[in-house]
Amino acid sequence: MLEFKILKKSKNSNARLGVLKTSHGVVETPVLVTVATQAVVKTLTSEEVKQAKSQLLIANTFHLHLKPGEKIVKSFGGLHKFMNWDRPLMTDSGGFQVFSLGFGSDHGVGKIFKRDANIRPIRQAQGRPEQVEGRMYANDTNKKIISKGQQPRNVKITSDGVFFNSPVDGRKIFLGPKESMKIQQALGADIIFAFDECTSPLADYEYTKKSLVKTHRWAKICLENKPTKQALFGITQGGKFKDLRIESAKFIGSLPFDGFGIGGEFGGDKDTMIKMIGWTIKELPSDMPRHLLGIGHLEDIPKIIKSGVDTFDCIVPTHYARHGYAFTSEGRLDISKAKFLNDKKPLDKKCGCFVCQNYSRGYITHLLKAKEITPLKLLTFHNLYFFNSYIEKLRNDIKEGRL
RNA sequence: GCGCAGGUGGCGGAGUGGUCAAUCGCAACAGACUGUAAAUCUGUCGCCCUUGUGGCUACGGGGGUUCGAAUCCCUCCCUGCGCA
Repeated sequence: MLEFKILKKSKNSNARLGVLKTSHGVVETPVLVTVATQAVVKTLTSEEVKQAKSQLLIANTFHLHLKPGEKIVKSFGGLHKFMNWDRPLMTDSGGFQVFSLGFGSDHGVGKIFKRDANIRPIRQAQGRPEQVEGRMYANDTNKKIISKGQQPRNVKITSDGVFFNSPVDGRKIFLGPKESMKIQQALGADIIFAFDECTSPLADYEYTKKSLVKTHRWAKICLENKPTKQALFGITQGGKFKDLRIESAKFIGSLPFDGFGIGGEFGGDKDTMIKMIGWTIKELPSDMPRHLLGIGHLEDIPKIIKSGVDTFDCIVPTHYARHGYAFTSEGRLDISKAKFLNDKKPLDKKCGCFVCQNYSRGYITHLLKAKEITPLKLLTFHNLYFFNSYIEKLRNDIKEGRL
C-alpha cells in the first residue's frame, strides 16, 4: 500500500519534501518519474536505470495491453518481475492515448500549445504517413476548434470509454475505466491511475466541460473497481479554463483516491502552465501526493516543484537522448552536430555519471553520425543521471530552505 | 595501343536540342518533439543583393553545328571495364 509523509514544507513556496512509501520501497519526493512505457526505459537495462538514480518508473496500460497483453505480464508475476525492477512502479491508465491517437494525431498538436509550432501534416493514428489532406498551423485555432460532439477520426469516444483500432494488428479494442483498472491490476504496479480523457488544446469550453463530466464519472467507476493492493490516483482535467480546472480539482480531490494526477493541456506558455497547476493544486487535499502528468523540461522543474508537485513524469531526458541531445550544466547540447567531433571533453565535466567519466563528446558524436545504437544508450543514461541529480539538489534546496 | 561505357551541385544520381539553377536521395546546416516510435516533421542547402513571380554563373577543357546545346559533331584530358 501507499503511505505519503511530508517531511518539510517550504516557507518560500508551495514546495514540499516528502517520502512515498510503497511495498517496493521508498521514494524521496519531489521526484521525476522515469518513463518506461513498454516496460523498459528505452535502451537501458533495469540495473542501469537504478545506477542512473531513478527511484520510480511509469509504464503504460495502453501499450502493454496491446503488447504483450497483461495476461503475459501477469504470468511472469507482474511488471516488477517481468522487467526485473524491484523498486516502486506506476502505470498510466491509457487515457492519454485517447488524446494522442485521436485529436492530437488529427491536428498535429501536443498538450502544450506552441504559438510558433511548425506546420505539421495531418497524420494517421498508427504513425504511418497518410495522404496530406491539408496543412495547418497549430495556432490556427479559429479554423480547428474542437467543439461539443466532435469525434477524432481514428478513435470513438463514448460515455463508457473509447473504441479504437489497435495500432498493432488493427483489431477493434475498447478501453474504459473498468477495463483500465482490470489491466492495471494484472500489471501490478504500486500506483495506478484513473482512466481519463485528456482534452486537446483545441477543445473549446463546451467540449471540455462535457469531457470533464465524463472524466469525473470514469473516476468514480475506477474507484468502484479499484484493485485492493494498489494505490489509485485520480486525474484532474479542465483544460485551459480556470473554472473547469477548479471544478475538476474539487471534485476529484473529494474522492477517496490515494493521490492525484494533474492532467490535460497546459496552455501555450510556461507561465500559463504554472498558473493552471496552481489553480488545481490549491483545491487538492494538502497532505496527499500530487503527480503532474507528462511535464518536465529542465526549466519547468523548479517551477512545478515550487507549485507543490510531488511527482512528475516526463519523456524529455530519455526521448531527447535518442534524438542526440545531452542535457548538461552548459545547457542542452545537440551532440549530433559535427562541431563536437573534435571535442575531447565529456558531455558534462561536472557530471559524475559513468558516461562522463569514460566517454568524450567527439566519440558519441561519431557514433551518432555512424547511426550506431550505443550512443542512444550513453545519452539516455547521462540525461537520466543528470535530471535525477538535478532534482536531488532541488530536494536538498527544499531541505535547506532555499526553494 | 585498340574497343566499349562514362565524366552534371560536397557525394550518389535524374535530365538526351528549347520554362534547366537543374527532379530526387544522401550528407551538411538551422529548428521542432513534455502521461515517449531510435519513427517523424519544418526550414536552408551554386553565388550576389534592395530576399523577389530579383540578378548572375553552371553540366570535364577547347572548338564547331544551330535561332537555341548538359543534350548533336570534332578534338584533347580524365575515370571504369574488356582485349592486347
